[in-house]
Amino acid sequence: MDELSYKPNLIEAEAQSWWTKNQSFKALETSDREKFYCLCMFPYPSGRLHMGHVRNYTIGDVVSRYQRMKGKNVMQPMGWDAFGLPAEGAAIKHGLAPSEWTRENIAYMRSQLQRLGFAYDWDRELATCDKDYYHWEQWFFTRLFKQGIAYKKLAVVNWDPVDQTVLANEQVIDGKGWRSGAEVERREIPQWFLRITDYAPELLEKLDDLDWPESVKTMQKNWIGKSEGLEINFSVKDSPQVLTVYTTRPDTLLGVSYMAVSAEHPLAKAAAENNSKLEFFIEESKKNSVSEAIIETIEKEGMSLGINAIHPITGNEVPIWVANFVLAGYGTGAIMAVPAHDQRDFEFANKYGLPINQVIVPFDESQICDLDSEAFISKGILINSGKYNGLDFSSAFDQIAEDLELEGKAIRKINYRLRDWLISRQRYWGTPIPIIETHDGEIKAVKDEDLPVQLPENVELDGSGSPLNHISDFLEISDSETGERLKRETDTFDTFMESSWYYARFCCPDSHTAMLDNRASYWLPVDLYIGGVEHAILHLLYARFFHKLLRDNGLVVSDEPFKKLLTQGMVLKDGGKMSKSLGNTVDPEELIQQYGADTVRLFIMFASPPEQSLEWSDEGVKGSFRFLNRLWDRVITHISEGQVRGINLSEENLGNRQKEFRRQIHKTIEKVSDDIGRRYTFNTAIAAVMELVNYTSRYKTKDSIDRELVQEALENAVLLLSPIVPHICHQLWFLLGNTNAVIEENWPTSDSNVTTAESVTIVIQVNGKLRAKIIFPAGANRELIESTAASDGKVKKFINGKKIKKTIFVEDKLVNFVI
RNA sequence: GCCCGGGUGGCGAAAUUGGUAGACGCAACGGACUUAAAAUCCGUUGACCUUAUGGUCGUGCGGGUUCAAGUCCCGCCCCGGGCACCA
Repeated sequence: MDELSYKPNLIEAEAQSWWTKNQSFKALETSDREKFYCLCMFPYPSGRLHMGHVRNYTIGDVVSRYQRMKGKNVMQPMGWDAFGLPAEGAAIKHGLAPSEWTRENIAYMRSQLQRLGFAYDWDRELATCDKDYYHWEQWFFTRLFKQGIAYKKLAVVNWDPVDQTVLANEQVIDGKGWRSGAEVERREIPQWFLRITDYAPELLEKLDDLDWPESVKTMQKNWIGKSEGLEINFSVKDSPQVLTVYTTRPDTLLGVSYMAVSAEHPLAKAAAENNSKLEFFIEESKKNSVSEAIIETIEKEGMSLGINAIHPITGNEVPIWVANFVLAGYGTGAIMAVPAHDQRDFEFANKYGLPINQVIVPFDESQICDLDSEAFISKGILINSGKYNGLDFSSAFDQIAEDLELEGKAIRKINYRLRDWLISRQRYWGTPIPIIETHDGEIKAVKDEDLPVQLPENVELDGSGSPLNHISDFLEISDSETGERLKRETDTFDTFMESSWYYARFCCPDSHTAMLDNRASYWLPVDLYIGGVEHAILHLLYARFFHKLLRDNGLVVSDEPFKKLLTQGMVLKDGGKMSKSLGNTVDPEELIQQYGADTVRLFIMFASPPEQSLEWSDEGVKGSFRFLNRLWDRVITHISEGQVRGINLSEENLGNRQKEFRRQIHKTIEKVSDDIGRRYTFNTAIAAVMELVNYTSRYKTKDSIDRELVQEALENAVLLLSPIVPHICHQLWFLLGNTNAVIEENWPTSDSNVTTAESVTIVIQVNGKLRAKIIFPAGANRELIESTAASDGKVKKFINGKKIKKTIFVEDKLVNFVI
C-alpha cells in the first residue's frame, strides 16, 4: 500500500478530532461578527439515517461552512423530533418501551451524523421527549389556554371500534383499521384546538416578505384560502331551524336548485330520526375516512332529507339533501348548490335528476357555454334573476348582499379555508396536555409550579385504548393545597407542537428558568432553513403561527421564524422513492465505510441541484471517489516536485498561456462563489472545480511561474471544495504547505483584472440558425463585427446574395442576419 | 377531486436575464500500460444523411408569439409532493 495514497477513513478521523479538539463549531453570542443561523429540519429518530437525511444535512453543512469562511458567526444545531406514532408501533412489535426505543435510535443516529463530519454545535443538542423541553411547551400552552387561544370543541376522528382507539389517517387502509381490520367509523369527540384562524390575515400577508420558493408561498396562500363572500341564511319550511351556507358566488343565488349538508349536520341528524333509509345512508357515509383526499375522490352520493329550504329572494322551496362530499368541519358544513355554474353541483344534479337553472351568460361569444356537457363556471352577466338581470359579477354581488343584509338574511364575510389547528391526540408517546379536571367538571390549567407534567415512561403498550387512562398514578391526583380529587387530561399534543418552536429553543437549550431568553433574540430569525418540500404547508405554517404566538407573548422579537427557505427534493432509486417496502434503500453507513464520508457528501451534492429530486447511482458514487483520488494524486505529485512560494504572478510576468490558466483559476472562484453563495447550485460548483482540476492536470509546467500557477490552482480548488468535502481538504491544505487549518481560512476572492477576457467568441446566425463562430477582441465595435461576419465564407453561402432585411446585434454575443 | 412542482442524449444533469442545446459526471466503445485482470492515463460518444467539408432534425405532445423559444403564452399527456391524526 502506497504511503501517499488517499485513505479516507484515516484522514476523516484525523480531521474530525482536530475540529473537536479546537471546538471549531461552538457558537457563541459574544462574537462581533455578523450572525448566521443555519438550520436543517431535525430528524425523527426512526433507527438509522437514510439518504434523505444525508442530503438534507450535507446541504446545511456546506452552507454553514461556506458562511463561516465568509466571516459569519455561524450556528448550526442538531436535535431530535422524538415523539411520534412509530415509537408506539415499534414498542408493541418489540416489547420495548417507546422511550427506550427512541433513545437507542437517537444514540445510534447521533454517531452516524458525527461520522459524516457535520459542523454542529453538539452542546445545543435537544430531544423533544426530554422533560426539560416539553416543560416549556406545557408552560406556554397554559398561557394560551388562559388567553383563550387554546380551546376545546367537538371534532370528527377515525374510530377503530375493535381496538377502541383513534386512528391516524395513515392507519386507515381501504376504510379498515390497520391492526384490527375492523371497518373504521367517524366519531365526534371533544378535542383541543389552537385559534390559528385568528392569525390567518397575518399569515397570509407576511408571506410576501419571505425569501421562500414561490411555489411554497403559493401553496400556503391557497391553503389559507382567503375568500370574500356572503353567509346566507335559508329558513327551513315548517321548522324554526335556519340553514346557513357560505358562498363566494352570490351572483348565482337565483340558480340554486338544491341544498346539501354533511352527514354530521344537525338537520341531517334530525331528519334521520324517523326515516330508517336516511339513517342507514348517513351511517354508511360516516364510514368514509375523515381524509379530504379520500372524500374528494369517492363516488358522490346523496339522499333527500325530505325537507325544504325557503329561497331568501324568490320564496320558492328548495330541497335539502345530505351528501357524502360535504365536509363537516369546513365552512358551515352545508352548501347551496348551483348546478349550472359549479361543476361538482352539476355532476350531482345530473346523477339525481335535479334541475339545472342557468343564471349567468358569458360576456362575449369567445367563451364556450354548453350546459349539456359541463357547468359554466366563469363570471359573466346575470339572466333569469329578476331585478338583477344584466348585472355583472361585482354589481350583482353588491346588490344581492345589500338587499339580503337589509332583511337580515345574510352578512358579507371574509372566509378562510384554513381551519383551527387540532392539537390533541389520543396517544401515549407525546407531551401530556397540562390540564386537570375537577370533580365537578371544571377544566383548569396545571399551575406553573406543578410543571412539567411528566409522561410516565415505563409503560406496556398493547395497541388498544389509551395507556395513560390506565395509569392511575398519572390519571388521578389530589390538589397539593386543598387535597381535592383531580383528574388529568390524558390526551397528548400533536407532535407538530414540538417542531413548531425547536428552532427557537436551540438558541438557549440550557435555559432552566425560561422558555426562551435574550439569546433567542440574537440568533432569530433562522437565516436559512432547509428541509423536505413535503413540509411546505403543515409544519412550516404551524411554525410560523407558533412564532407569532411567541412574539405576542414577548418571547421573540421577530415576526417570522425562517428568513430564507430551501426545500430539498427527494432521493430516488430506479425512478421511485427509496423505501423499505420497495426494498430499494441504500444504507449511507455502508457507503461511508467503503468510500468515506467525503465521497458520499460529494456525490449527493453533485448528482442534482438541491431542489430537484436526486436519482441515486452506485456508479456515480464511484465516480465521485475517483475524482477525490485524482485531486489527492494531483496534490501529491505537485508537492513531490518541491515547494514553490512567493513568485510574483502579476500580469507583466505572465505569457499568454499562463494568463489563460490564471484566468481559468479566477473564473472558477467567481463561479463557485456565486453558485454556493447565491444560487445554491452545488452541482455546478463542483463541476466548475472539476474543470479546473482537469485543466491543471493537462497543463504542462515548464518553469517556476507555471509551478506557482499550479500551486494557486490547487490551493483554490481545496478552498472551494472545503465546505463540501471538508476532511480531504483539511489534509490537502496542510500538504500544500499551509500552517493554518483550512477551516480557519477566508473564502477566496477572484481578481477582476485577471478574469476579464481579452477576446470573445461571437456567434453568427442567418435567420436564427448558427452558421459561424468568430473570435473578436472584447468590446469590438458593431460595424467591424458585422462586416467581418458578412464576408465569412459560410455566412456568405447562406445569405446567398439575398437582401438583408434586418441585423440583430447582441454585444459580445451574437449577430443575426435576417434575410 | 383540489393545490404545487417536474418531463432535455443510453443515464444523472448543464444552459443564471429569450441569444452557441447537452458543460461536468456515469455508462459504453477504442487505444496505451500490464503475462493477465483491476486500477490509471489518452481518445470517441444526441439522432439521421454524407468519403469528407458539411447538412437536416432534435429539449413529453399539439398549437402560438418572436429576428431568435429548453426558456414566454394557450390546450393536452405522463410522473412526483401535499390535502389538516405519518413525520
